[in-house]
Amino acid sequence: MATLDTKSALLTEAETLVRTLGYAAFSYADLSERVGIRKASIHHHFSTKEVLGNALIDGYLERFSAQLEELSAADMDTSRKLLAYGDFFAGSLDDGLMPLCGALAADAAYLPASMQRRVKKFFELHLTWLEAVLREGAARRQIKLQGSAHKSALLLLSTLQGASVVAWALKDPSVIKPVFRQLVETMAK
Amino acid sequence: MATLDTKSALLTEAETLVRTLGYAAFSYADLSERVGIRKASIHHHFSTKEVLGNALIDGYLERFSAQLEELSAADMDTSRKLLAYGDFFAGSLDDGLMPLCGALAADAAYLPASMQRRVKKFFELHLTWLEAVLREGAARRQIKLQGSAHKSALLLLSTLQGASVVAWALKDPSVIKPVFRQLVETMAK
DNA sequence: ACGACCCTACCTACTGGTAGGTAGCATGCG
DNA sequence: CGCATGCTACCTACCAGTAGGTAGGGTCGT
Repeated sequence: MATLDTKSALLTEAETLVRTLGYAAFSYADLSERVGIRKASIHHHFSTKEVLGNALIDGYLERFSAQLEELSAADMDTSRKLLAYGDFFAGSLDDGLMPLCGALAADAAYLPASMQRRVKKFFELHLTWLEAVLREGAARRQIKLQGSAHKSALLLLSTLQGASVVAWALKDPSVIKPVFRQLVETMAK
Repeated sequence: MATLDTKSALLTEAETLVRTLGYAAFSYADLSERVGIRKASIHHHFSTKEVLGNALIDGYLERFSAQLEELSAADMDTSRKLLAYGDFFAGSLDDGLMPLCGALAADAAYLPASMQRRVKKFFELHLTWLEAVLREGAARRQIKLQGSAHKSALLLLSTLQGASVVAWALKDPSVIKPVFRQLVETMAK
């Protein structure tokens, strides 16, 4: 029990650290202080920082894809579905954190290859989900696509991702949702 | 002469380092290796890393605001003006780098306060410029604003910023321009 | 008794930054 | 002219601190 507690505590704290300081800037020392075990003991749970980083993304990816699937199955109007997507994307920012993979993408060149691959996969997952929703919405004539579904998916994801960067820099998280809503409304018929 | 050469070489190399590795992840050692002077000698030109970082943003900001002013004065259709803006924003990404302030915004919490302020100022500069262009375009009836000029400016900047993150993660810089173009076209009457 | 868990103590590599010195060029002065 | 002075630009050598990671031992529940 204690094992799981500590391990998940490590993951939780590591995530907030990465999402505020970035992957390069956070250290095992920071982490040990927050969790309350010695620095060396972290290695018992995560042999290297890279392993920790990968576990972080894997967990994030799993949570996200579960939510996406759930949302996908929901019986909802397309634009409402997109807004809900934006909400739980932006929701993580309410506590004043960057989205994990946005934070990771920034010092991407510094990341080990295994992590870079996962980050890429994360974005691809989002894009394929968005594309499917958009295609379905277009088929049902609930939305009107300007360009291809692929391009529109990119537009939606980019906006959400970028809005979180801008919001973070301006120290004003409230800008995200209205911006995204405006974009979705533009797409709605 | 050699002074200026070395100093500007330091700035140039530091910029590419920040824009690939992030601010936290690059070191004076990396920089000294690239420029070809010893690590300690960098301190002669930039007493601390923070001073270097600030000089970096200041230069970037100066260059950008000059370009913005030039573009502002140009006699152009509004949507063409926006596309040109997008082009020189995306232009810096053709060499496979993140935009400077995007890279900096990511590990913002790690940055010294003086740098955080500059990053914020950078985004504000962009937003006010975009807002002015949008307002003018709306007055001339060259574009049709869905929401407020402020919100639309945020949307444009966010999209550009986010697209560069996504492009960087996917290792495909070609996605940026079409995405931005689609957004601008949506705004065009 | 065994393994999970966490500890102290330690390692090497490297961080940003400092101390002090030197080569070369410019300026000023007798 | 010769020569001291002082500046720029860089050097070597080093600092304390911290990075991620390792070795080995103690404690505790099963």
